[in-house]
Amino acid sequence: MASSGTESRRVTIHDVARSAGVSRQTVSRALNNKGEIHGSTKQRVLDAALALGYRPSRFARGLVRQDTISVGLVIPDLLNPFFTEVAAAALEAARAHGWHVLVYDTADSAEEERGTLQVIASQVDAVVGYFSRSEDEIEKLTRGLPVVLIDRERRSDRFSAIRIDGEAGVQAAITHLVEKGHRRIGMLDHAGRAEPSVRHAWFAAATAACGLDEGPVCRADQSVEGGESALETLLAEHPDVTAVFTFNDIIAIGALRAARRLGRSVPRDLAVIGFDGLRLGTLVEPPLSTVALDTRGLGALAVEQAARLLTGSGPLTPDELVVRAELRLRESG
Amino acid sequence: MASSGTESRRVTIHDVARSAGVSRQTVSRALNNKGEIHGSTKQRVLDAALALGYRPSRFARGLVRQDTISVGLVIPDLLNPFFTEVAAAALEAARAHGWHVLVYDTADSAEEERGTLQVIASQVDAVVGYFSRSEDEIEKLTRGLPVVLIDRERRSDRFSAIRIDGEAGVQAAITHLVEKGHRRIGMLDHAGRAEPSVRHAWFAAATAACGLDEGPVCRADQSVEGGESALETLLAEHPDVTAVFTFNDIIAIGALRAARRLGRSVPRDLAVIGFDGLRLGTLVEPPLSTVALDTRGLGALAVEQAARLLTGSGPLTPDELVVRAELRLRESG
DNA sequence: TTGAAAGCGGTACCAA
DNA sequence: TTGGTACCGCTTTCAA
Repeated sequence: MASSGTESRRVTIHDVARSAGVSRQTVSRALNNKGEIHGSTKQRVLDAALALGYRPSRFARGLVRQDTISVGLVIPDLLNPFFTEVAAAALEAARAHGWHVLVYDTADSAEEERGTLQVIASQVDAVVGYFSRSEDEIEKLTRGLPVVLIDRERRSDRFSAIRIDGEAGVQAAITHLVEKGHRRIGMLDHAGRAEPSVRHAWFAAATAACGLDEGPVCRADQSVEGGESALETLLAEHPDVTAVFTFNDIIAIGALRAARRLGRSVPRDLAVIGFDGLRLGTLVEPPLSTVALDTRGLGALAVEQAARLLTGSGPLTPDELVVRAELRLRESG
Repeated sequence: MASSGTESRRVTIHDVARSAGVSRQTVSRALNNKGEIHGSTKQRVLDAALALGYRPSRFARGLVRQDTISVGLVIPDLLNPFFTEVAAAALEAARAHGWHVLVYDTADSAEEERGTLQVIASQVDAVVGYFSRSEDEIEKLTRGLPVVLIDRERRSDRFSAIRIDGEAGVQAAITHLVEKGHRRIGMLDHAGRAEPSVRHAWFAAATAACGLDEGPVCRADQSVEGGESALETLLAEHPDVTAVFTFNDIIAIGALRAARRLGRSVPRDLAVIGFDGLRLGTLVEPPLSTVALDTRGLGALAVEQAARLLTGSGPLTPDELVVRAELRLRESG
């Protein structure tokens, strides 16, 4: 009996109209604060609506005045501070447009990503975010929705993609390390994909440009723990390494911790430079040097492109869809 | 000329139908993979839809099959790691229900909060989150929407509220400090509201229970910098303080930094215990002792209550809507 | 297998 | 100031 009593149908504008003894449009007027309605009538309608617990259907309303825009923001892991920053920036940019943002955390899982992509198409006007699946699949699942990919190499021009250009920043980082006297520089790359990351390519190019031998590379999970164990492995196999560049700041922070545990003083015995420019990097000891990205700019750019795609006003070109990274020296390297 | 060419009206199911030479319901069938349709017809429709760039209106669709549920998650500052954790937990819980989540960051501003509340009602089926405005105002703006308030004392029973009970945890923290020999324990409260926080009340009760004099209190902004300057002020005015309890972990981390700068070794010269139990606390040096909250449980509980409110299946009672905090000793105190 | 018609719950435009 | 009517874009029911 407990759950059967609440078997109530939705309260519609019609119910309110009947209850107040007026027509539907009068109810509409009362609720939307239009003029052209008698004060007492309005009050009566409002009372009826309240008594009935009436709430207008967002679908019906959206159908007739198609003004609200919603975008889907897809993030692999909201707890990763980098994505948190991007998400916050995107939220802010969307708010400036008056848009609503539906956030989906795919938990770094291709399966969740698929599920998200599947349901998202019917809920939003555009999609922005990080994806691991192929463009073909994304295309199939989003069916013509404007999509803005972040930090991905564009294989076709079906989608917009925000490219992260860290080449110069990484070069500056390596040059800096070399000037400090480092000759054996390793890298902690991320372990997500099969191939080495683009950041690794920048690293390799930079060391080569400095005339160094190719440094040793170790794969790390994208977590503090991942960074810790990766650094341990790297140093165990290559004790001569005096500096490391990491795929991102999270991994770098792990490296910092591992270094301390191993009794290596940073930056004296080991220099560490990360990538991303997280605020978090200023809180650790020593503060983390990093190749910093403008995460706010990134989020804003992604939303801006979505806006242009949506309005059909000349979208940004690939040349403009770039966020550059620059070396930010603190104390770790 | 550039922008005028794209003045296109929305492509509707009707356009597709005409283009494919079929009726609208046939288009619907083709797109929704219903049976009862000839293979070739289906293909023709699909082709036409693709060519026209057709995408079904989510409003029209939602109107007829009212199955998707969306909740609004309102957060004061997504970049504050505590709220990030709560948001991530809520997202996860919502996903388990198959719900969509619209996230709003009110930037700690009562004005933004008002704006959010205003637009949110027409977009979601329920609201969950942090609010600073009075229940009257929230009520007025949400008009009957189910609302779950987090970390707020309930003044009426118009809303559900998740209460955070840190009394025992704080008592344990203070007891621990006293056992360590501390006699003069200060607090860094937050500076947001006019009155002292509930956490301060717990602190005061705990020190009193331990037979201590009332410790000095200093207000701090909810940021690392806020914690830094607050600790400096506190120690300048009360140099005899040997331990501090803080409103939250962020402030505590600021205190840690300030202590280092002041040459006070933690925990030897100054013990610090925070509140929240952020993961971040494990990354700082020394790792932060804290009165920890189960943030995942918090997010899940909030969403669970929203679900019950929505389905009308017996909502959780105030007694059940509580998240308790417990002392988690690491190294800072 | 296909199409016609009737809504879903609102709002806008008109006439009363 | 009010109500009638049409219609937003889609899906469902029922008949052809």
